[in-house]
Amino acid sequence: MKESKVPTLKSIAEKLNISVTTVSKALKGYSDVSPVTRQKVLDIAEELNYTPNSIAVNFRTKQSKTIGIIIPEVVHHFFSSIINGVIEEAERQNYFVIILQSNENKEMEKKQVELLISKRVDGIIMSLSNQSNDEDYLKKIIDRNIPLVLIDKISKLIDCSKVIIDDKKAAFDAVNHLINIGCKKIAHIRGPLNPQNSIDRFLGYKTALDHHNIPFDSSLVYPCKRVCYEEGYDFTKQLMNDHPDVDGIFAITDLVAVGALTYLNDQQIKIPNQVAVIGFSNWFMSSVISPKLSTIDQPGFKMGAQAFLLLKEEMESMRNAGKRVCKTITLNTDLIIRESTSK
Amino acid sequence: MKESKVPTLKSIAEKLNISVTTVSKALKGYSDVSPVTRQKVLDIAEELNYTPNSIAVNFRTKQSKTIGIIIPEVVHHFFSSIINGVIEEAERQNYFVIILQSNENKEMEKKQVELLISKRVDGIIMSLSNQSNDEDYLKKIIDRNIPLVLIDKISKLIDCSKVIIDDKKAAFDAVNHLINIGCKKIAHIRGPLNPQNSIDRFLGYKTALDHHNIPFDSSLVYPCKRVCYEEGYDFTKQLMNDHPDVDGIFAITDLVAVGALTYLNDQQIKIPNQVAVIGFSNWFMSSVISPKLSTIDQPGFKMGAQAFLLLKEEMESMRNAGKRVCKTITLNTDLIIRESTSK
DNA sequence: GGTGATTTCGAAATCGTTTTCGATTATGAA
DNA sequence: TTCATAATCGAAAACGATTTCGAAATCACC
Repeated sequence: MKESKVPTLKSIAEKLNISVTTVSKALKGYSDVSPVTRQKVLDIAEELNYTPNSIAVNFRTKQSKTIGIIIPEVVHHFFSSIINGVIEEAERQNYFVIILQSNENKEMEKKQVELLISKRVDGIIMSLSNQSNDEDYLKKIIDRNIPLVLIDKISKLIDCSKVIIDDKKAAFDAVNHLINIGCKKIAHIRGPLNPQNSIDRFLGYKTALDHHNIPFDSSLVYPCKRVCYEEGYDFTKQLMNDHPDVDGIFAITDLVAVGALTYLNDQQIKIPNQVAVIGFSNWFMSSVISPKLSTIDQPGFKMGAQAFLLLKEEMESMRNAGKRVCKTITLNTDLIIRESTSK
Repeated sequence: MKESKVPTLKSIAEKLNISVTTVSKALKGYSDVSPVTRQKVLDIAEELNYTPNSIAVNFRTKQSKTIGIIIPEVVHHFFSSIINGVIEEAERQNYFVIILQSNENKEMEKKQVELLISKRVDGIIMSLSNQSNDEDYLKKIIDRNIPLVLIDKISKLIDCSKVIIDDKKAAFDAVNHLINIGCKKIAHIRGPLNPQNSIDRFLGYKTALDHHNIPFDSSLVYPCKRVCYEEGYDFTKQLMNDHPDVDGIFAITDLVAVGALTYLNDQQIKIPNQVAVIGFSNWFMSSVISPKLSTIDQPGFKMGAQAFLLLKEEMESMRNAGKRVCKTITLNTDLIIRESTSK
């Protein structure tokens, strides 16, 4: 094995018989080093293929230049889109991103938070699990003065910056669209009772009904626990038994909507003529399923990018002013009309 | 703003009027510190909520305890499954994972490699872009003695550890299955010409034909460039024009197969009776599409987990023996039979 | 040539932890 | 008591880069 040592400032300094200080200054463009010396340093650095030891720089500057993001799961169209946005923007700003998963589990989420804290990341982006709300480990992030941005799955009880969509309005748009194409009896396969966006989408559903003077019927609302394909299928089955005259379904997310579509297809129930279906989130899947699924486009990538920018603002504010920004950014959603609601 | 300093070894030492050395030793369980002192140290550490500054530890031990993974894209069922496997196993072993994307672009991939090298990660896992083969930046990783594991999209020309599936055998199984259910004229919508697994799957296709004495017809092979849904749709259209009597399609990946299914559905072509279709990879989507898609299950999660374990072996071998392991692990695939090939 | 200003450089401290090695004290045996 | 041994602790160096501060050398100007 070769003794090819990794080059350091010292190696360069020794080769030129000058001090480490001067080498450092030359490389960083300080004004108190002569052009001649600077050039010699640059040449040797180039020759040795020198790159600063970023672990040492991190140590010295007390910044890890790394942020952490905790999400429920990676293998998920929306969350992976968020990750994509975060790491693209982070890379542009010279930050690395550590990804951790909570698996929708509160204990796991707590563990991940503590891991990130102990590893001294510069900031944290989180999308909460369905179980969590104002947990003490979230407050710990605040107490420790660690920059924090919540994204999409937020808690109203935690005082920090947030990147969200207007779930209530988006849900309103979806249900309003169903009503506009003639649906009279619309069911809602909703999410769990705890998460904020599940609540807001339910409220949007209700508001749209109100707006068109359609009486709200709680027996038309089915709450998912795991928010999965199977629940979409099973609840639709149950729904069609309970209310054979239902003519519209608004599902909390595309995955559930696809489950609904599958049941309706299996039963030869005409979509959208007998039952129209609209989902939420605009997963890739929804544009290749048959019939193609109408949905609400939720800009995951953009949300991720925004979240990083906001986190950076938080990090700078904390460093300079010692206090948080606590800004909430609300991004627009779009109603995507496809076959499942095109009568 | 409070002056709540982050506790260090020094804070503890000062509080107890002992040396930093002893505190460090007490916390690390050295034998040359008395039980009494140790307990006092542990108590104070507990009280101050001390956690070691891992940036300092990294600096001291010259290990970042962080690995990097470069993949073509995050928003992708298979690759996100790999990531999931890597980070789960890495977390168990106390490592962090940095994720970077090449976007199937060679220049980007090069940039990402250099970024990871300059940031001094302890090891790198890579799934190559379609453009890359034995690029010089890959050799640079080898030259710099950085542990490397290639996963799934590998290059035979780079000498390092690898985690793969037997693409040729898996493709053979898929096509063999088509033949067994009675297909006589089977088309292959293949991947680009460069990537190894695209080549191997093509070879598996050819071998299966040979094995059943079906003559190979190169006009039945359509090469994708971007390996996307649209190509699956368009090539199937072209295929059905060129060869109306084709009765089986083997697609390089589920995404392409779903494009094929959609075209066939649009044209009211019966699946699988007129044309049977099989994909590759077992994306979630393929089990909810109609008809449900037969495919080859590619164990992304397991591959990711294995890749990390192998990388760890590489890291230890490099540290201790100064040389690479260069082991190749081949994981099993499963033939998943669903509606699209159930005559 | 003398004075002050400017240019150019380097010594040294610092960040927090780990580890080596030596010093000191206590203990035990003779 | 004496000497050897064991038990316990701490000083100091090291990791690599950055930055402050002061020293030295050069220059400009009268």
